[in-house]
Amino acid sequence: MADPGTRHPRFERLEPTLRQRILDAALREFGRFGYGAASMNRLVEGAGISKGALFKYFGTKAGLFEHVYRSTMEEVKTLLRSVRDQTAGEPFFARLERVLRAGLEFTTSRPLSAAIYYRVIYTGDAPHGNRILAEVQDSSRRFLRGLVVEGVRTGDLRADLDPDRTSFILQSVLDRFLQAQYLEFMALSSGGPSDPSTAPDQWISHIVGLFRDGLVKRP
Amino acid sequence: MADPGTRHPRFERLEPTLRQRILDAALREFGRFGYGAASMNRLVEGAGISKGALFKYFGTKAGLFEHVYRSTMEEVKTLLRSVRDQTAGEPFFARLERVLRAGLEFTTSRPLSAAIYYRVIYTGDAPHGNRILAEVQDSSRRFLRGLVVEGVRTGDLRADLDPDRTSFILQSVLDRFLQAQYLEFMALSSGGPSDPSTAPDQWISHIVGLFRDGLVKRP
Amino acid sequence: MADPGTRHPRFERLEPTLRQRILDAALREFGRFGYGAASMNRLVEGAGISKGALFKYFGTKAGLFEHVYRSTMEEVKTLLRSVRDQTAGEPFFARLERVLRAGLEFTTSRPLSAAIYYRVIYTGDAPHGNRILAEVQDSSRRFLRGLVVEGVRTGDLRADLDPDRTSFILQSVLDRFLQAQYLEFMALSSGGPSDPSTAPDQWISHIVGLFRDGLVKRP
Amino acid sequence: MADPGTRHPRFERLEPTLRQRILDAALREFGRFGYGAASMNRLVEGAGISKGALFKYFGTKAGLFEHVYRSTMEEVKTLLRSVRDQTAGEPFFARLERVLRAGLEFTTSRPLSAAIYYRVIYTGDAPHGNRILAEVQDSSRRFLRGLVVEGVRTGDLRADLDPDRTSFILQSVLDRFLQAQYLEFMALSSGGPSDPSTAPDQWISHIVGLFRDGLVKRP
DNA sequence: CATGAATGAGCGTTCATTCAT
DNA sequence: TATGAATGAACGCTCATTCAT
Repeated sequence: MADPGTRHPRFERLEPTLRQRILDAALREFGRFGYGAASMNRLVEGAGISKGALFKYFGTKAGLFEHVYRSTMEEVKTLLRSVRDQTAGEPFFARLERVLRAGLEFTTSRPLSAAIYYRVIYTGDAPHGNRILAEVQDSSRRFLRGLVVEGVRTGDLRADLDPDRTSFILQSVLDRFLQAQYLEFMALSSGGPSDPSTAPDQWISHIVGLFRDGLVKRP
Repeated sequence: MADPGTRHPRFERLEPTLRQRILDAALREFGRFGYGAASMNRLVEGAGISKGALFKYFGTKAGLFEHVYRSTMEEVKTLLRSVRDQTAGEPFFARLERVLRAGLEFTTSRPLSAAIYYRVIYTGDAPHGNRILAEVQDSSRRFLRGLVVEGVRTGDLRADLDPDRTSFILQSVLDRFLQAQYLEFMALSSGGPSDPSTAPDQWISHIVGLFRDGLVKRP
Repeated sequence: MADPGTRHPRFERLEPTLRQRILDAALREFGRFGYGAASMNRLVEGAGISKGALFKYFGTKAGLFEHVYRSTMEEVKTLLRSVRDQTAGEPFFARLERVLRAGLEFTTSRPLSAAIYYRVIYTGDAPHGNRILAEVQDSSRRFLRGLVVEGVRTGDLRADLDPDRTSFILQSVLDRFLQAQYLEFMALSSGGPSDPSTAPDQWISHIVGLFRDGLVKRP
Repeated sequence: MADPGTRHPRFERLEPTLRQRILDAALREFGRFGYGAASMNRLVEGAGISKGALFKYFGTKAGLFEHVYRSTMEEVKTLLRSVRDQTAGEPFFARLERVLRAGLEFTTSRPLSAAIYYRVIYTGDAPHGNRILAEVQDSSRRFLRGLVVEGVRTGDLRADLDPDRTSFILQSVLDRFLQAQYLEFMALSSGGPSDPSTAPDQWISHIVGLFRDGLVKRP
């Protein structure tokens, strides 16, 4: 769990405002174009620094990308950890709802980070794609798996659930729901009334309800 | 929804074998590298045609891409239509299982088409990203929505389900499950025992079961 | 003894005048700056072609350099071969004189080729430096060695000469003498009266005489 | 001939150990890569000083290079002077042999200096190439010329020798022989049994013998 | 004085696109 | 109609040099 900051001392030594400006520009560039099609030229122009400086800080395009995506992963992990700790002892479905709400707040308040996160999650468009992809996916999946195991233990959930498969399914919906939020922010969504970025709170209730009770009609 | 063929009359006039060779090369290039990082030079070399010809047929890189992804979408639509027709009258969960199986077969037999499809779905890495993205998403979602509405009508499903939200949730899991298959094909997956590309048939049963019954423990 | 031309078919297909213009520009650039410090930008400007074209022809800077130096080596080899054939049967020192004269004419008439040749000979400043260096050096050295062996056989030379060492020594002086000519052409020489570019004919006689009789005073 | 030290007073004022560290790093960089391809960034890192300091001392890359090659030339001159003084009164061929041996020892013990020296000698890969080239060449040539004149005076050598041309020829072989040593050190030589870096002592005898007696067979 | 962060021109190379043949 | 040679802007990256601290 290396602190991403310590690997680029020159960058760390900059003033926080400048540092943030650079990170935002990188986030925006990678978020908009993905890793391969992102342009370092465009990026430095957006950040208002010289090309030489950026390469001094991060060495290579891949180095910068790694830094950015690791920062984002740390953010996500920190968020999930705090949700887990704050909801310890609560029933499973309350916790699930909290996770959805926290994710929603993350995509809303840090849309550029969300963009990076979903790009990587869904395409592996990154240097060393598979390693990164697995790292990113595993992190939130393990978290959800933990919640499921705990839910089975406390009797909230059916005992015959496979935690691996269940967590995968939960993760699918969680990620897709949050992706819809960030697509809306990026002006990439259709934005119609059946889009999850419309009335997201009701969406959350519905999602939780569906997972609780299933689809089938009962007598 | 315009027939993709009619937009490029010069291309349509070619012999089918040559046409297919070009489409395959394009599929391979865009599937491997995504839209932004794909190279027309490499593509042309792989297809064994001249650069001039390709641009005559499709005008621009974006034009070619649009054609390719529309072809893929047509494939997907055709597949879904055939599943719908073949399962008409069957219970909802049987139909859902058939959809999953058909998708699985599609990603296995046409992995390059799947690559295009999932790239677009998840990243909008395409020219005019938002329009394309919406089109692609809407197609399979409308299909699932139709299944849900039918399921409610026949009494297989709870009457209080919101078809829009339910179809969104189903689509999330369906797409993510199939993406995992193609990631495995692209050697981008971790491939561990908790990966959906391991024993996919059992995954399908599990997914269907979970949607049917929900997560909650019942007395 | 591969024909250097056949490796770059696109280049070979150009009009001879354009081809020569490109080769001259490359010769000039590499001759003036060596391989490492030569600039492809400057080169294309000098040649009056686009950058893309040059890379289409030769693939890489190294590819262009290899072509240029191989052309030069072929020129040198052809020259030496023709001298050998035309002087077959003549006494050793007459042949040596002819070699010097032929070299002199080469550096005078094709100074850019000479520049490449001497750069490579003396510094190995080339891609795959040692391989190229050895190739270039060996070619003319083997030639001189052949002359020595023949001279010993015919009784023109002392029987106790080591052909390897003798040819090395002859080559040293030959190359240095010719280098002085090309340095003069490149305006790099001091040009004083003791410079071999002044009255080169008399220099040739002197060199031959010295090798014939040695330095020592005899009674 | 200006003392190279006095041109860079800031540098001269440093402690000798630091000064030497800087010179060694510069020697290493220029020796390995030549002037054009040498990197001040790499150099500074190797020397362990700041970039600003280096430019304060020497102004420009060219300035530093000039200083370094002048130091090397001074080394060479000092070496030759000491050989001349130590062998005063000895016969010409004994002195020539001593020169060869001293040169051999120089290239072996100070290969980086030798690299600088031979690069400049053979290619003019230096700023203000022609001036530097002439200076370097003239120095050792004048020395050999002095030996020849003395040899003629003492009757060791033929009276009809032209000292200019003779010294040029001797210098050609001397330089080329020593270059072969440094190429071997730089791993640029073929290293075969006919290479002068193999059994250099026997090569020296052979060279001296050849110059003494010439090539011609005598009755 | 000494530092090392900042600069932006320049590097070799590839790109999508055009157009004379 | 089909070709593939030509283009020059843009790519990721390194350079020698400057200058605020």
